[in-house]
Amino acid sequence: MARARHTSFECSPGCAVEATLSLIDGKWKGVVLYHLLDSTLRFNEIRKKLPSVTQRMLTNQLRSLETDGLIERKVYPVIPPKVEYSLTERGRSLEPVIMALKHWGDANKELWPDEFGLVVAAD
Amino acid sequence: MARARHTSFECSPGCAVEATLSLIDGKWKGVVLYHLLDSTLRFNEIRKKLPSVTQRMLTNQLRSLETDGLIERKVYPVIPPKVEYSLTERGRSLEPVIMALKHWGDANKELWPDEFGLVVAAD
DNA sequence: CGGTATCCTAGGTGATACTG
DNA sequence: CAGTATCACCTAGGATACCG
Repeated sequence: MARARHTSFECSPGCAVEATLSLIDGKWKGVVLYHLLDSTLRFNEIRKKLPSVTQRMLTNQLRSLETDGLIERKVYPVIPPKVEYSLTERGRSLEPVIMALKHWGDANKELWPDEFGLVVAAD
Repeated sequence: MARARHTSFECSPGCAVEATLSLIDGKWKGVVLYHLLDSTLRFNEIRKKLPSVTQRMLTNQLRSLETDGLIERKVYPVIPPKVEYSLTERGRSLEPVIMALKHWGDANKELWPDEFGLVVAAD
């Protein structure tokens, strides 16, 4: 369908922010992209890096990233199955964004929400 | 409770990405922050910049941003009411992040999801 | 003007079990 | 190993109406 010629945007300029955000929200997309910056990874390799993600959710997020053209999924027809995920060029172009997010996060650890697994000293 | 001494983080490094993301997700937070980069704004001024946000949602997002220490809410006890929103220092420190999101979005308009109000040439 | 209060829905997320 | 399929929940988000 006619997604084709979006000749003009009535969006206020900030809309670009949301557009980008919409691609990397979802509970795990950010981290997945981050880890793929380093190297191509297999399904279970990604999984190991995300302690608490479920199989279903990881599959979901990966499919979504694939649909958005940010990652590529390469299936090797072997047994047992082997599937590799890597960044597309477009995905890699997000590197500055991902790194900006990471740097800010590192610089502001003190105020991370509780969910992010901080270990509180028992004593 | 003891949010106090998060002495260590077991999070894999990518966690910082999610932590930051968690502060600016929510359908309108990104744009709101973006617009506040320019200037302090009143409630309805922000609203005008977000064509389709509902009053309730905008209030929600603003409260959330305030709770996270990213914006400041200043109430003038006058009639009619006047409330101004501005970035805190911490909020402003997100500028590189916001701008990274915006730049990428601008550079990749072609593949914005449909929801972002693109106007397709009828012809 | 700048909000609450209430109600409602879609879909994002999780748990679990099964499969090629 | 890398997924589907189901079920079930819960919160983000929207519509609407009222308030100080």
